[in-house]
Amino acid sequence: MTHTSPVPHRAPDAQACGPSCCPPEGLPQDEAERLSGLLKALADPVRLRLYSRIASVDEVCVCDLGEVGVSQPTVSHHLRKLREAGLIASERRGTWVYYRTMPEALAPLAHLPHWSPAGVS
Amino acid sequence: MTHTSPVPHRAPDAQACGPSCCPPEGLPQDEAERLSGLLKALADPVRLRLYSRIASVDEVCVCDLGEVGVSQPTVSHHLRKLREAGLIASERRGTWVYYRTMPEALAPLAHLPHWSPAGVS
DNA sequence: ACCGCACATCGACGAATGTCAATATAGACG
DNA sequence: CGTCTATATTGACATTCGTCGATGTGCGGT
Repeated sequence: MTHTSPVPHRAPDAQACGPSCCPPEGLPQDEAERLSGLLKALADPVRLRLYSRIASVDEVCVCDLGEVGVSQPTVSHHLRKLREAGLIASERRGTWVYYRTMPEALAPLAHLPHWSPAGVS
Repeated sequence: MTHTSPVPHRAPDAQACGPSCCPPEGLPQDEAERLSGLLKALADPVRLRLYSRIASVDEVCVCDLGEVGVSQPTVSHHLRKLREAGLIASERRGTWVYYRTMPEALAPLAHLPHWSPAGVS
């Protein structure tokens, strides 16, 4: 639509309000929804610390994930969020549960800097 | 600490619960806090669409950002969040306000895949 | 069978977030 | 100055989120 008025009311000396010939396209709704889901899963300090610790080694037992400053149920809650986002996977071995990262899940984030026409400077 | 008990109570045949010699390090608290702030700023479908549209061209007038499905105050609100995160910058020229991206702001995200010892596969 | 430990789920609660209508601010133009 | 237009701010509201204590579940050891 560009502005509200039907006539092109542009300032005389100021440059026009964007070339209405090519309104910016951007992400489609559904893609934005999926990407934001992935970002939401990472957008928490506790989850970032948990994820980075899991990623720092091949496999981590939950019992080695207790030094992030929150209670055990909260750790479990965050691990579930990460798992639901496909960022990590869990496997039970005996009494303990081991977590590992799914690095491919981060792939969509790599596209992000390439939205700019010049890429990241 | 690794587990709760002082003695190394390991399962006989199951492998030990992580090598307590090297507990995973992960991100420090303050770094996790800053990164999560950046991710939170992007972790919304509307903001992703706004950001991608701003990034798709050099400069965008707010008046060309109205087709994301929310009201004008809401657009303004999301633009503010993106600006506060340092992801975009605004400049007023006459009646209109123009937004552009700050691509360097995305740099911290590039480190993310490198947390894994093997990097992204 | 029982108990203990590791981890997950539930229920509740306060805090943060996304949204809009209403209103305010700032510039252009007469 | 007064009015119109573009954008920002405010205030209210519903929803989501992070957190914890209590409780449930699965497994090993005695």
